[in-house]
Amino acid sequence: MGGIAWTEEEDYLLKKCIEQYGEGKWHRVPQLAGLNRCRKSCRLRWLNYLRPNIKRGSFTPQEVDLILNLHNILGNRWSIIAGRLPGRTANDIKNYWNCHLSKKVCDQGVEKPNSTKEGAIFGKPPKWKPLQEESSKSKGKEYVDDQNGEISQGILVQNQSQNLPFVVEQNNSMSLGNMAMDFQFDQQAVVKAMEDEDGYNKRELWDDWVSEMDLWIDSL
DNA sequence: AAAGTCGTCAACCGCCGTGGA
DNA sequence: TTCCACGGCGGTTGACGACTT
Repeated sequence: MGGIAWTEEEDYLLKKCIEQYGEGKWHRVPQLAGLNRCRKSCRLRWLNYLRPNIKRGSFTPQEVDLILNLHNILGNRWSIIAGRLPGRTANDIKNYWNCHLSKKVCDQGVEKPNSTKEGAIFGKPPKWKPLQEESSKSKGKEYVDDQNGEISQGILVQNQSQNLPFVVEQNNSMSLGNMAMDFQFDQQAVVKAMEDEDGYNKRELWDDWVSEMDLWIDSL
């Protein structure tokens, strides 16, 4: 393994600590649990191994199919892919991809998708540059994307939990990274929400968007 | 049976974005 | 505005078992 393996006792201590104090505050976990591990190790161990409802064992053909489709769309965004596969961790999916699927994809003559290149439909999120000075308030901001020498302007909305920006562009289309969406999003609602000083709720917007995304993925 | 090679996967590393001081 | 601590992510490593020669 890439490091020092966790003992049963360490697992027990970590589990007990999380049960008592809850998830989060990882910097305090080693101390609270009495573990000689760093916060990152504790978090990783919990997320990838100890967390309840983690599905073990081999991937079903349906799961493999979904991974292939999602990877084709999203590239190496394992956490997002894992989010669409209940019980599977990003690390498991990443390992499975590296061991089984990446070779398979290459053997079939399909260019290996790569989140850092153009392989995935989404590609790498563009480097968004603010059109205006960013305010400290995290609301819809105007951005310009000039990574391909083509300027497109829009309003960036970024999801914190999934780290995926999407843009409501001035020509009333919507994009996520390099991908042009083939379904209509309720842009007016987005814009209205962004204009709404107090009623703004990114999470709801994002959930709506994810639902649309699910439908779109199912139709692939 | 021994040595070498390969596949798997848990764990670590380094980077990035965010939020608070 | 800057700095820093933190959480989170993807890439990589390396131990170990399985398989092959």
